[in-house]
Amino acid sequence: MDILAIYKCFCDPTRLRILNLLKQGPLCVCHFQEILDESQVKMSKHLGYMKKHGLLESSRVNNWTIYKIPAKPHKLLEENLKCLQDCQGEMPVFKQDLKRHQSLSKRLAKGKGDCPAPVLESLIPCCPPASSTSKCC
Amino acid sequence: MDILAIYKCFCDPTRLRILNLLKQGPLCVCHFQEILDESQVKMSKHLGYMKKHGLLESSRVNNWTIYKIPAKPHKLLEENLKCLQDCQGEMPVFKQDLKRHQSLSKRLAKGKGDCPAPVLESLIPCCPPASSTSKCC
DNA sequence: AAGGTATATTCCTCTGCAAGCATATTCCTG
DNA sequence: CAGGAATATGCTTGCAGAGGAATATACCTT
Repeated sequence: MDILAIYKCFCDPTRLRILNLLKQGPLCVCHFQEILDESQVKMSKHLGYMKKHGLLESSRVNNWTIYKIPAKPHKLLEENLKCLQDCQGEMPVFKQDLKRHQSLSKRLAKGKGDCPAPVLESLIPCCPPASSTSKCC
Repeated sequence: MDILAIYKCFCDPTRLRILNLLKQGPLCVCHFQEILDESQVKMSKHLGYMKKHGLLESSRVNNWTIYKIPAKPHKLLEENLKCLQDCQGEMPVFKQDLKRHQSLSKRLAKGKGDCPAPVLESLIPCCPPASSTSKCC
């Protein structure tokens, strides 16, 4: 994997927002679309771009495509993901995205809306179904 | 300072080489030109680009322009400078540049070649003049 | 003042995307 | 099979920026 290619992936606000969200766990295209409030084409292209350069992995469940950060990401990606956390103040939109991510999680956990099982599984520990008595993060 | 602007600075091999060298201490344009074996215009433009975006500082001594990494760099720059160290394997040219940087240092420390005092001072602790008996790094 | 050295700027061309529109593909459901 | 949902791809336009050539600027030396 090319260092420059990795940095190029960091050079777009939409892609940074995607990475910021993926730190929470895998998501599929329609989720990004909803959370970032952007077009389907835009999302698909940016996700494809990052996958092409090795920053993301994808899997297909029915006709959903699930994107996630690889289990063993390149060191450069790993470090910069940490940095993004510290940059929340400089990218106010990050916070908003995380909020919307939580809302979506809750809604899906309650069974309102469709979602591929692997994504749902990763969302539920964060926001358990309404029936559960365990606390939400 | 803008996060995206910082990442854009990392998206060019020449600029990464410049940063890799500046970790050793301040340098002036002609040194980059010699070490990277690139044109004066190219060097000046890349250095100007990074300065414009706040990644570098410059000072003028006679008609030399000395560039350096700010004393308190943006966290993103700081972390990625560390990463560059780990990426030496993926950018073989980094190693070559550091070798040439040492050669240049030695030559200048011996008084062969002109150099603004502040740069020379930062080079000498790394590579003392020939008369000195202390070891070279 | 004249010439040399170090650096910056301007103009030009060329490439790499970002974004939008339309369309294709894949899979599911009735 | 028809239709719908989720996703991907092709085409086009526009802009940022990389690199080169020529030129400008600033400072030093003689």
